[in-house]
Amino acid sequence: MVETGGIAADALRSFIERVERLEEEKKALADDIKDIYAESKSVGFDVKIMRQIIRLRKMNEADRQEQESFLPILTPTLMPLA
Amino acid sequence: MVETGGIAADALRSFIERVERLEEEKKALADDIKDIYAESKSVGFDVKIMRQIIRLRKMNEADRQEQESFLPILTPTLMPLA
Amino acid sequence: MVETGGIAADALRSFIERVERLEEEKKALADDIKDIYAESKSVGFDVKIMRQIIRLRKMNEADRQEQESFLPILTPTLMPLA
Amino acid sequence: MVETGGIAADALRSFIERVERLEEEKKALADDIKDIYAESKSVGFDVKIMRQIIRLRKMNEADRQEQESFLPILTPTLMPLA
DNA sequence: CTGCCATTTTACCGGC
DNA sequence: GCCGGTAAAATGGCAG
Repeated sequence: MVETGGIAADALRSFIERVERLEEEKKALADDIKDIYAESKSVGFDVKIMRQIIRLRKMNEADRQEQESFLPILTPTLMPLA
Repeated sequence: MVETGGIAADALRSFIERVERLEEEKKALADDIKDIYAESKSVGFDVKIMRQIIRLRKMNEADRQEQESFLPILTPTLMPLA
Repeated sequence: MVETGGIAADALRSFIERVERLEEEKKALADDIKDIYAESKSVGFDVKIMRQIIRLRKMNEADRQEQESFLPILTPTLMPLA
Repeated sequence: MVETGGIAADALRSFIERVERLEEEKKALADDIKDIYAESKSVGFDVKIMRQIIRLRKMNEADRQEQESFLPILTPTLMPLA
């Protein structure tokens, strides 16, 4: 049987704790985002549509990056937002 | 017709940009996590098992917190139920 | 061009109808569950707490099954990690 | 303090077990549905699109039922399936 | 009507 | 490069 209390276990523990730490931060950000959506909604915006806009902008962004290899700067910095 | 270039549009734009900013940060963290897994793997750990460990620890953590929080009377008498 | 009214379309139709049938049954069960909660409430039980109990029991069940299934060596030595 | 081992607790236990039983059946159906999608996919259908079709048909169904109060039988029994 | 929770859908990641 | 499975996002539904 391997020595489970040895160097390898320490390294494993370290990796796992680093991951867990980062996942906590990630969750905090996710919560922040939820808060923003909640606030947006409370001010009368339609969250579902906001998500759609963001999705579209992300896609456009991806497109743009792919096209920049070919094209000069034609696309505006910010999509007009409806 | 409402003025679509007015205050509301500005607020919407602001909310959306805040969300997008946070999502970028979130993605950065996700990438960091991926890096850790990659490194772990390169040192011989089984990524799949690492994920399982983390999942288990998260579940245990959640259990504990929820158990402690309340249902202090009902839980012990009812839980076995077998 | 493929023959859209042919074998493939029949198979697709069949799959879809099977899914729809099962979803109807599923919905019926969901309704039954709703009825039970309604009855419970009418007899004085707190539905929210009932749901919590059920959730806890499901989590415990899941934990137990996953714990038993394996990681028999790693878990005890690593889990505390405190 | 209430008698936690008394009649009320029995009733609660009964309700909870009934719910749990039904939820098991519901889960079984959900698994069956997943199986069908898996099989569909293995035969070359696009699951994502199948879901869309089913969603549309459900919406049409809802529409139809709402309109039947006004209209005679004009809508066909089965939407053509693409 | 609002917030919460369950379910469902989508996206991702590692393995083959 | 696909596939299976797991985690995250999103939608829908229910209780208050």
